[in-house]
Amino acid sequence: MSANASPQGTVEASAGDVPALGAIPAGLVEEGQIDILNMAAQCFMARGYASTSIDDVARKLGSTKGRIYHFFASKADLFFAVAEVGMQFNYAVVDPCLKMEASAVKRLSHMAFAHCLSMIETQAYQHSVWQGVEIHVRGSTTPEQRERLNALIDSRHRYSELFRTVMEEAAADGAIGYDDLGIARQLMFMTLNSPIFWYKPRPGETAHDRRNIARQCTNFALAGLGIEAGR
Amino acid sequence: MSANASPQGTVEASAGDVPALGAIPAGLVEEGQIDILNMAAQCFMARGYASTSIDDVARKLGSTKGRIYHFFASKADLFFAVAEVGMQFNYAVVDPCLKMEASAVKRLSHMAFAHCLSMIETQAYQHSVWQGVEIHVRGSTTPEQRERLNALIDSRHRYSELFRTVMEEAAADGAIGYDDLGIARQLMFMTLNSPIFWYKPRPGETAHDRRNIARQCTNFALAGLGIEAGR
DNA sequence: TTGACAACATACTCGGTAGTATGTCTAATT
DNA sequence: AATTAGACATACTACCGAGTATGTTGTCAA
Repeated sequence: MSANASPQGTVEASAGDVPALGAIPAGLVEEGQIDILNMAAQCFMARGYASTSIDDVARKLGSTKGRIYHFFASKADLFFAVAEVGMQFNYAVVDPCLKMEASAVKRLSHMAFAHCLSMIETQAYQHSVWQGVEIHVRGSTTPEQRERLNALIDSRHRYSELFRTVMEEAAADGAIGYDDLGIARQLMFMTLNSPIFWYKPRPGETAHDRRNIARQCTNFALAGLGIEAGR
Repeated sequence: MSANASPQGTVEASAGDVPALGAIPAGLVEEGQIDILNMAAQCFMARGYASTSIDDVARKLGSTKGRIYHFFASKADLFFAVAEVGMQFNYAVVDPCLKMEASAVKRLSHMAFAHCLSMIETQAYQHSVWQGVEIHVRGSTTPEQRERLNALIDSRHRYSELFRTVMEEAAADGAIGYDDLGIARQLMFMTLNSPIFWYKPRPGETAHDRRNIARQCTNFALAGLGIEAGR
């Protein structure tokens, strides 16, 4: 709503330069909401949407429900805010790869890597996105919030389409080979998304370590699509 | 408990010969429980464990809570029963592959295919297994049921170890190549498990169609591990 | 200095759901 | 024929958690 000018402006991330936790794209959320979103994402990841109570989130914040309901109309509202921010992260890192001047395979590789790294660096948010798409949010009987859910799924779908386009280009170049495009894309995404579930930050971990993990996932996915260990 | 003799005895499935829904391994469950388990699995998959009420399951059964609580002590008890049956399915189809007289890669291929097909054919059960391992079942504050959860996770872990052994053999043969074994196994499993989430039976679908899907997943996973389209 | 409003905290309501207690009906047993 | 027990249905309780209503405190403008 308010044209709030943030210090870092629009996130200008090149592939791999992922926004850190807490650096949420400008203009999307008010200042006081960031902590809430972070903690909510953590809780949703740890226990799932349904079994996370607002009081749980409040406890993690060291405050009470009042603070949360001051900013968010409902539990579902809070959840969708988290998920939408998660999708913003993804678009922010993948978009630059789309505009690269390079072959389709090369662009696809960069997109895959950027996406995967985003899964790692914004894990909690992405876990919420997943839950949202997996529709465990059923029970949002409110028509207004079903609209919100559809919007999220749609956002996710359009995002997925970005990859489809490039995959088809790459296939036309003869660079990759698959049987069924739909299945191939599902498998690629599952591979790239998988850190959402099994990634756990190690004590002395560096950004380089995370990039290494993302690289392995990307290589696996591309190999699955029939590409040599490209880079 | 009771040594109940079932018509088909122990499930003797060769790779790909997956038990159909409703054909639950003998001796595990009483007759009257099968429908309950099937419907519970359906509900847990559709809405998730937490947001599925016992009344939901009962409604799907066309009966009431009484029937469910007659057989299962609690909601968590019902859930674990579903998940454990799911794991039984997996062990039943993968075990024969382990004992095959063939190279490690070949055995791995068969295991992967059998596992993936099991994900498809017993999807609802596997979805519950997933949720159990993903610990959305937190809230099982009962110590007795935390024991049950640990047992499930342990079962899943031992199952995963079956694959690790063969993967290491295959790597020793120089047949596959990966960077980090742990990550490679995670990626392979995610690929093979993925039908749990996106598979949806088509109207006129045949067993052959399902095997075809499983084959694509398996090929993707094996290619990801650095194997040519084996089999 | 005094409204006024944002940013919370506190205290309450109310519906949904897990679990229980009890009733009913049928089939097998003796 | 009477008894028992399994397989449910019905009716109820107790609690938890989402949402609300209202109070409190600090800050800033006029």
